[in-house]
Amino acid sequence: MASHMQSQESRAECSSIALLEITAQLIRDQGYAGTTMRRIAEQAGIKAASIYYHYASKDEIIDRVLDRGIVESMARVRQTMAELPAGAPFCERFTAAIGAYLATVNQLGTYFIATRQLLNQIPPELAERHRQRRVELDRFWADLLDEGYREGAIAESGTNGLARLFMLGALNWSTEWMDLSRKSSDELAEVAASLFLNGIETR
Amino acid sequence: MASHMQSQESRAECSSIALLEITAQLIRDQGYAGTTMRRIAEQAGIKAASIYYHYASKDEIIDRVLDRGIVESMARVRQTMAELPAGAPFCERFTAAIGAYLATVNQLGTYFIATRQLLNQIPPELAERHRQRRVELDRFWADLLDEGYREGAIAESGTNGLARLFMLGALNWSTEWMDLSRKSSDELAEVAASLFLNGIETR
DNA sequence: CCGATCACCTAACAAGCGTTAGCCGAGGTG
DNA sequence: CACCTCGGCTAACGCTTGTTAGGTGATCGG
Repeated sequence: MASHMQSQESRAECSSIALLEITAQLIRDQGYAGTTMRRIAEQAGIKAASIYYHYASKDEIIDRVLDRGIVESMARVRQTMAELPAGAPFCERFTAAIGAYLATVNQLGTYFIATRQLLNQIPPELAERHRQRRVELDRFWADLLDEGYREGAIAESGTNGLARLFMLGALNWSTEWMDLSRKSSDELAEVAASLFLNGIETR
Repeated sequence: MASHMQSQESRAECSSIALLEITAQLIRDQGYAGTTMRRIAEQAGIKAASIYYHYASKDEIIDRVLDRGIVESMARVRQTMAELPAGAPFCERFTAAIGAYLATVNQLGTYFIATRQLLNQIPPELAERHRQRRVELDRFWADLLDEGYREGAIAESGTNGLARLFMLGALNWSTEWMDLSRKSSDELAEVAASLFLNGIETR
């Protein structure tokens, strides 16, 4: 996946999906404008013009990256939730969701750290579609918290929406420092869930 | 500060500091590569070449923006802390610090959202200096939390460092959604502090 | 064996980038 | 009045950007 793949086999076989993965890395590390066709190509071991065989434009790649990232992330989180035992308590479901989210955001989901910054740069109608994906994601967490409230596990307050924003922010920002080789996403999820549920104050 | 200032008075009088403020906005919204000299100039109502009267290069502006942002932010947070009554309890100091930090990060401090992304793009030795500023910031919060622990206000755990990362992330990410015209930074600080201190779980 | 298709290539384009050189009018100072 | 500095200006440079046109060799179905 690194470079010079055509030296061994004559077919370079740089798949379209590999290009997405490379692009996702670059977006995360260099931003939208810093993610150039030539840099993507270089990472893939091909030339910039060759990318146009796979994708029609830079914007199409970006679009695919954002879409795939957030869709796949949500899918994995939902799947993790579905695999939990039937009557699992809120605390457990909450922690599992955080773990799955941290994992996807950081390994595969290095993809879709689609910040306002990125949304400001991509074409408007493309941005609009992605903005809606983000609303879906937010709704997932809102629903989860709502279940917790109905179970009586967590306190509801008028500021619940704000608290959710802070919590999601904490998880999203983790891409800035997370190193999965030191702590697994599940270990980190324990810490985050404990922080969000109990706080740091002594009882 | 917007544009066409030379129409009224003959002197355009676009101060160096105004350029920093404009650049800070652009960095936040467009990233490093997206922040072009021509765009900075356009926002300032002057031409790109004129910027070189104030600053030697694009990198010098970026440097100044990052430096000024984080230094001023820390200064304001520390000042806010200093203005608290002498024996203020940890809870109050914690909330005040969060409020000051949220305010500077979002209004003036729109400046220094210097993410790993930005640090990857600016020249290495400039990045190194800024990385150290970030360490200072982290230490401030570590010290604050340590005081709280010694007061017995908060629980210490081996994962305190991780919890701190999550908390700071929550505050930093707020630039993505915060709208100070809806809620003041102090109101938001109440929510964040309550979340961090008590969590959302019912007692 | 032959054409087609695939997956890449080279070369070039216009536009935009940071930056430099040199110019100009307004305002203050001798 | 002459002079100088200030804060801008225009024009251009070499380079990089996204993108297009057209070519090339390997693989494969008939």
